[in-house]
Amino acid sequence: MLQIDPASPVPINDQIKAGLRGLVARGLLKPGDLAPSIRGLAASLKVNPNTVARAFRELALEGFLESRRGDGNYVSDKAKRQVQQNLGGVRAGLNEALLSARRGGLPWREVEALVQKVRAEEP
Amino acid sequence: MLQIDPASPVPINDQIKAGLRGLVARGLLKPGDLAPSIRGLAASLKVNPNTVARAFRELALEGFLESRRGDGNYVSDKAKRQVQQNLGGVRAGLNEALLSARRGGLPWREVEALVQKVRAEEP
DNA sequence: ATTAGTGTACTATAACACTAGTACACTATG
DNA sequence: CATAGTGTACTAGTGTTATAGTACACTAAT
Repeated sequence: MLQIDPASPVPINDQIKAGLRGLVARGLLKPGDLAPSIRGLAASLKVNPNTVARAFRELALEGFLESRRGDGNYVSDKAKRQVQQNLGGVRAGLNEALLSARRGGLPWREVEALVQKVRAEEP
Repeated sequence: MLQIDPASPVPINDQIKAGLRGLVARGLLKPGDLAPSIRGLAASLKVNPNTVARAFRELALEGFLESRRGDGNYVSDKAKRQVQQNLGGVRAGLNEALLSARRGGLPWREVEALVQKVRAEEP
């Protein structure tokens, strides 16, 4: 349901937060739905439960999740709206990636070609 | 001549290595050329000289640079070839960023718009 | 009431990236 | 030779990230 890259320099808890936001953005998780449990997600991702707990705690502080002790974490009603606002951050991330690719010497033709390829391969 | 993003989770020394490879990829630095000095580059990037020294040392180990103590770091003859192989990694990185942006819910027109914007703002 | 599953909280430890400071060796230049 | 600039090397310390272990509080199901 969710994937991370342990080798990435991006902190795992940040990847988890982005992943959950992405699930909502794609409609796989809706406001009112129960998010995966901390221990269960930690086991499936093979990371420490504290790392997942930290991501969930921060998402709860933002109002994205509603934690019910002994029950689980529920996607809040604001989540959908927050995901829209979060698009700015997503845009910033892609912006940085484009700059990095250019600094790395990837020609614009290759950039354009890659965009088309990814688009074509999408479901 | 070289740019980095101190706020990025990508280690600065990795950014410096990528930047130097990029300069060669773009033809701004050729085999035989003298690379920027460790202290000078550290000053212009506003990072610690040891951080730059580490990047240079690793590039020298890879055979990308040739260090001449008391003189400077020269771009090796193999550098050009190494950069070509490295482009695959750069492409893979951008590919992953595009997928992440899509998972984050960024529409295709926004992706296209961002590509054009970055391209337009480039020196 | 008991049990299993859940979230929460805290400390300690380790690894990594980076900073800071210092010292030394070498080369080019005058 | 003297100087300035260069690369190299080492130690110590800081902050971040993640892990490991433990304990506690609550809820749902039986």
